[in-house]
Amino acid sequence: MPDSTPTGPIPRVRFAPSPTGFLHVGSARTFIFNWLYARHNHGTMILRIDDTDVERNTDASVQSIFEGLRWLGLDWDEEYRQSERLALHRRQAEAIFARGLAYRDFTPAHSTGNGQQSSVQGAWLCNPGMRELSREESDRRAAAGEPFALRYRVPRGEGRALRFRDGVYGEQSKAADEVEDFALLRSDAMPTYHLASCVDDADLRISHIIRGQDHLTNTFKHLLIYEGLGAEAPLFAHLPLLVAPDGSKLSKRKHGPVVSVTTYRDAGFLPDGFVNFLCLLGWSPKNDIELLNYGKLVDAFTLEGVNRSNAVVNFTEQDPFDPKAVWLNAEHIRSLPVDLLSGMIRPFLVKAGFDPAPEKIAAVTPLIRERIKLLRDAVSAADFFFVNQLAPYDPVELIPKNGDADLARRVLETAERILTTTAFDHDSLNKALREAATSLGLKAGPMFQPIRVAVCGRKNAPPLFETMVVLGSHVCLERIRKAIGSLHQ
RNA sequence: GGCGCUAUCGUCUAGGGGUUAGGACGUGAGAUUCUCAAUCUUAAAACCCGGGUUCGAUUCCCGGUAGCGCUACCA
Repeated sequence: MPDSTPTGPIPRVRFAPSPTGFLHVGSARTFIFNWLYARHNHGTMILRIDDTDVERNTDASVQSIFEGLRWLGLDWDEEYRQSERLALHRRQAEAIFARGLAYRDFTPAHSTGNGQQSSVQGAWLCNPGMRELSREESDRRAAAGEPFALRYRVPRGEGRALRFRDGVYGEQSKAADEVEDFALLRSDAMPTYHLASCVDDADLRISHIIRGQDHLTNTFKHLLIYEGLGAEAPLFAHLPLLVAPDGSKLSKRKHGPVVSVTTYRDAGFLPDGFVNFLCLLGWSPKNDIELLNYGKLVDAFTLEGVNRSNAVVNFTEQDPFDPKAVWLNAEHIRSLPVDLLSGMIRPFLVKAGFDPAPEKIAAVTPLIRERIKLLRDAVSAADFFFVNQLAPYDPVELIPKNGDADLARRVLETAERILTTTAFDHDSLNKALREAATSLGLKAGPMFQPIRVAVCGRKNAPPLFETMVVLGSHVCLERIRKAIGSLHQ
């Protein structure tokens, strides 16, 4: 429910990924929280591709981000490319420089860190000499074509404290003396992340910046940039990070495909299940309700529900998916109408090499819906419905516990006889086969196992009668006769 | 090293000056069923350590420890 008493203008939030790889689960969660915040408060969701790092950006990555977001089914209202806004970034850097809040640093790139430097107990603050360069000398060297980076002149020696109130972490403050003179412009005149991000956020009138906690300490620099811009700072809310079971930050390089959104999609997660899972990592509706669809998430989402400690995504070498994610997905699968679910299962069957008619899938879906946790499980749960030839199985499987081959053969021969004369519907099959069990002196278990294995090629399968009805009498009889044959060998 | 943030079952979390510290996943046991699954019942499982404040701290404060983040002309 939207807040009944909005305290300010309509919120404008943004998701600003840098396209350096596939869409990461952590990024996806950041998008989702922004989206939820926007939708809950009837605000505006903005997608901004932060592609200023030309070295590392790829078009494939941009495509991956769009593809991932499209799969999640989340929309946005405005879209921007940071690379198209370079002129603005440079103009604003100039403005900050003109106000005396930045200076040119002619130190060659990558040379900080060695040699003498100005520091407070080991922390680098600025390159010696550069901050104090006179305007005349600075202009002269720049005019002579000497390359320089533009650095923010962080207020120093004034005992100034930088403060803001984080929407999640509360009051934050840091001494300006502890903040280094960070770069605004690189020596190739390209804006840094800090500059570009703040200039754009100010220009796009972003009201709330909801982003990963790894930016919490960067925020102090950003406050300074807003100040240099003469712009009012937005409200910040930082999100706890998603980490691996060993506590390390989820990374593409270290953890590979398990952190890619497409891995979840390809395994057969429903967008709803995946989103539900991600939301429960670092956020809670605080009412013990965990199964939430998009609508409920939008209603329930508030920044107050966001927690402050990192959340572990519980994956292993053997199993890339957090058991809770899998469980939630199974729950979402079960709550899906059959026609929708069967439409979603189809691509997985096709990919496995089957060519199933939609009606057939629709008939099979109710039989496997409670037996699959991921959509891809449909292949192994229902393959025998779609093959012409059952995969070879051990005839021993046909023999029920405490029985022998002779018993299995008698059961199957009885079944064969009955099936040729019985109407092929659930109730008729149920009645006839149970009567046959009684006359053979058997309980249901030993009676049905040989038939199930003959018809499905395995011991574990959906309920027998429904399965046989979907398979049809012809296929069932053929498979039973084949099973009888295998028992004679 | 400096600065910042964090700390409740294996994991995700609720809670909060006095509670049998709640829920969920997963795990064990049982029930039910034609198998499996689903479902139901049930069990084991946690307040990082130390000091303070207090009649009483898991909760508030301080210190320690640990983890994470930032400390780049990466984002």
